[in-house]
Amino acid sequence: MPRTLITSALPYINGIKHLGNLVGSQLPADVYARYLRARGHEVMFICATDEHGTPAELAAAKAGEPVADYCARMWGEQKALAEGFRLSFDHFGRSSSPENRRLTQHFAGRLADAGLIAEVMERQVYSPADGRFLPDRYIEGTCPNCGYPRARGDQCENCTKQLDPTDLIDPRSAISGSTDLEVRETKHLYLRQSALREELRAWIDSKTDWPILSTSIAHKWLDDGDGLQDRGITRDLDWGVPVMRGTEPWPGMEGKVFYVWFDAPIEYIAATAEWAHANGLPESAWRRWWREDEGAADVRYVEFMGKDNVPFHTLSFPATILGSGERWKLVDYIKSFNYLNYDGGKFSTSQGRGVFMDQALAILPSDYWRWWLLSNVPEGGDANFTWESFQAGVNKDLADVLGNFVSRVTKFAAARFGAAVPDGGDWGPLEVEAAENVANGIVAYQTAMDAIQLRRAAQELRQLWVTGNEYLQAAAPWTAIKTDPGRAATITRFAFDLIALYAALSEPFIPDAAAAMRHALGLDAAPWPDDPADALGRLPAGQPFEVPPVLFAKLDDARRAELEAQFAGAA
RNA sequence: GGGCCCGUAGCUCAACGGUCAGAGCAGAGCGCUCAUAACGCUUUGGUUGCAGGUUCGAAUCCUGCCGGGCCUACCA
Repeated sequence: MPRTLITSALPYINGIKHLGNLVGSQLPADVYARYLRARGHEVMFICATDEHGTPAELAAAKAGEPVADYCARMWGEQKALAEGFRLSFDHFGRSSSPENRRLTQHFAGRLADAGLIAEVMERQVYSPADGRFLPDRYIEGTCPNCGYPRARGDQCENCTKQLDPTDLIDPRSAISGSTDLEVRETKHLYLRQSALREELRAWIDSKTDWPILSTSIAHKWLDDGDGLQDRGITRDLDWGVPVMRGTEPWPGMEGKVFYVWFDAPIEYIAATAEWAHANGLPESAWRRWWREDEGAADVRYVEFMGKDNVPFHTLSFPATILGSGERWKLVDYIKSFNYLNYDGGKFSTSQGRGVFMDQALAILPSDYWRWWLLSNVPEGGDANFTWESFQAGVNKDLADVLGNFVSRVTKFAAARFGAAVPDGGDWGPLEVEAAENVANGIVAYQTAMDAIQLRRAAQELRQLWVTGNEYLQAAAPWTAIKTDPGRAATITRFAFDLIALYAALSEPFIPDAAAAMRHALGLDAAPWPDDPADALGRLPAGQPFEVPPVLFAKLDDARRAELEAQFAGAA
């Protein structure tokens, strides 16, 4: 049985994620995971919250909660929303878990043993009023270049000049506004990525099937300026994985934590360990997914992420794994996405602009969102959400094409043949032709899904739904019933076969509707058609069915206008 | 500043350097009446951002320009 490990980029802990976050990693990963499971793969689908770092501390402070409590609460909310969107994670972990703590410290110890960690004394800005070192972007002041008064310590937003915090005139803390800042010496660990440059390059160059979006970003970092730079992997914070060299203390690093970007990807591995522990399984149960010398040699590992995450997954995380000298699984394929915009502008967590996951579910069930987002997933370039586009996509594809097909078939059958799928005679030319179209459509759909071309796959799936309407129109059982009830029965049964097929094929995209279709036909399961040429004719005559409630209600113009108005305020 | 991506029909997007540049939506006409005023068929619509170049042949490759976007390592 083929085995596939799938990870979605970790959503950051500081709040409810918006649809742009959802469509950029978790949702496409879910479709792929569901598809592969249906195709008989053994799948491990992992996600988790990314909990460490300064923004988490600040968000907790703003909420008036201890950071650990805040993260626990937000993890619960994000997990509930993930379930609301039917994200089929095998485990939704936390980067603050004991498993991740141990593994992060383990990797750091291995890297140090391999001579890949440098200890560097740095000078950083400390704010006594805030009681913390300030990351560059949390220091504000007047730009020495253009005089802009709210320039950040890393860059001036106004003139885009790269800055050092000490360049700023009248610097102050962006957190408290305090101008009582001092520069202190502090020691940090650096991952010597530069020493792994050629090894990383060889590895990247072997990935000829990756999207340009993924490889070009990696090459840029490998070759820009002086080449791949060493990277600080520790911070002067309270909230994070304490710096340890494996299980041993790290002299001089007391009270410091690993940088969030060091421990976050390791959480992919740790979350799999969390999964094993939560299910009472032995260590080998998760290690067979991650250690090539412990059973993972046949695993294909696919990562999903937004384009902003690519450098860390093509360079930093692989550097950690390669540098460990242990045979941890490296990613085989990176599927990266562009951004989804909201009505021409950016979704913004800080400004509350756009539609957030909790709001979306309060408006319509998850399948509506899943379908629109996936059939418009930003694969080629950035995509744009508008209520008009959402309404058109949902009404046309889901209500008119698929939902109405199920409705017309089941209502006709119930009126003419009662509560069971009628027995029918042999297929005629129309059925043979429709079955051929369906077989070709399934192959096209599978080809797109295998390549993780999700927009293409959604198109092919929709075309399969259309095929049902085309067939019904040509066969016209409502006419046949008048002169040849047997023929009408054959047509009706064939149409039911199509519904059963749609229940199987549509499941990755719209799992709830797929379940509703199965239930209408009294089926516990709708197996994937392993042989596309033999996909139909498998539903037994006499199978009881029900006319299901409307699968997808339409979003009318009044409601759309209402939603546009409701969200215009936030825009 | 450096790097990358995008620009194709009114809209959203497709098209290994090779038959008349294709789909969906929107528009127009016809058909059907089982169905969520749904479905099906036909049809209108493009100097592929602009200007050059390479080639027997360019939406596709090269150069320049115009427009939009992203990244640039301490936001994650």
